Amino acid sequence: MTTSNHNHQKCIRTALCQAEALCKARAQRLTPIREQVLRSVWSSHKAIGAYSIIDALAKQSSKPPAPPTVYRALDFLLDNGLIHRVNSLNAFIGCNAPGHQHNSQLLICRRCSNTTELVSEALNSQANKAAKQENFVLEQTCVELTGLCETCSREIAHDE
Amino acid sequence: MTTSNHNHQKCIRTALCQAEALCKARAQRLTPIREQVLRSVWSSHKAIGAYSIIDALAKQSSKPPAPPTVYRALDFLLDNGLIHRVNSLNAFIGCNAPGHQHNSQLLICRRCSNTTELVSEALNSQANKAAKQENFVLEQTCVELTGLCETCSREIAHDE
DNA sequence: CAAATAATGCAATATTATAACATATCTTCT
DNA sequence: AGAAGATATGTTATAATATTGCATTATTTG
Ligand SMILES: [Zn+2]
Ligand SMILES: [Zn+2]
Ligand SMILES: [Zn+2]
Ligand SMILES: [Zn+2]
Repeated sequence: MTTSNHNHQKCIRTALCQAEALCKARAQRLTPIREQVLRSVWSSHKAIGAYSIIDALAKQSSKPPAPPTVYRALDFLLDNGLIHRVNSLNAFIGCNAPGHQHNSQLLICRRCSNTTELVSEALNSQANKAAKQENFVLEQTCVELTGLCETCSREIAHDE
Repeated sequence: MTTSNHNHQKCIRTALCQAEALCKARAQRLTPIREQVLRSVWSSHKAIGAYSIIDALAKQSSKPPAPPTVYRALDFLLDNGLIHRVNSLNAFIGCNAPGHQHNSQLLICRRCSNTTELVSEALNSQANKAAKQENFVLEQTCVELTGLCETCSREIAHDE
């Protein structure tokens, strides 16, 4: 899942295709700015902050977009389930399975910052169960697991 | 768990006693500022932001503490497991069971803001399992469940 | 007591996010 | 096509959250 050991262009193409298809199906407009922001988010598998997106877009045009421009695009992408917000980092990551509405379950490597999306139905159902036991009406679950990805844990072990 | 239907003074006393005992046992210093910040965090069962803590402390002394003062106290309390950070709100909440080192599992009511700490071993073990399947070395888990608490869901149902 | 360590005070600044209002673009309907 | 309404973007300013760096004070240790 590092950006180096796989064809990341393919990740980007897939994400954009899916986004286009989903927006079309829902009569939502994937405008140029929204697409550029989505592209920035998908520029790697690391979560990216809003202001890093601004910096990235600045390099592609004469003037950097103002914060509201980017935040509005991010809101659109969040609303349409195309990206997730990584709360523990105040940052954003592309969604692996847009369309299938789901809650975000993320593995975040503290060393290389790569962020992987999990889809654990068991984890999800335990969250539901726990909420139910407290008579809590669950609307949104956020699971963020931080630690070391496989690659990094091996590299650290090797260094010592 | 609303602040109204229970003796919250008792919650505060308990939290402070536990904090004092834990710090003593670990040879950590629960200084006046740290204690005041802990008290502010425990002023209710709602998560509180750092700047609200500053405001609260301002009322108790002539000058409001500077941000670093409060953030350092918060860091100390976090390090010692006396409070949790609520990532989805950029805010802080007192820990119900300090001492028992554990990850934070929170139920956050979007209406009344009350935040309850869960201790679901099943949820925890599913998180561990999911991480293990990806060969991820899990260090920290953050589970934040947002929705409506029992009280609020009843009140909303009643209003309609 | 002196030295070392830990905690706090303080000023400036960095980072993340939103409010308010003007303008432009797209859609829909006639 | 043209007008009306809805949606999206531009722009400026500002709010809210968090950290850096350095001086000072308090506490612990030897
Ligand atoms: Zn990729
Ligand atoms: Zn890694
Ligand atoms: Zn209470
Ligand atoms: Zn509530």
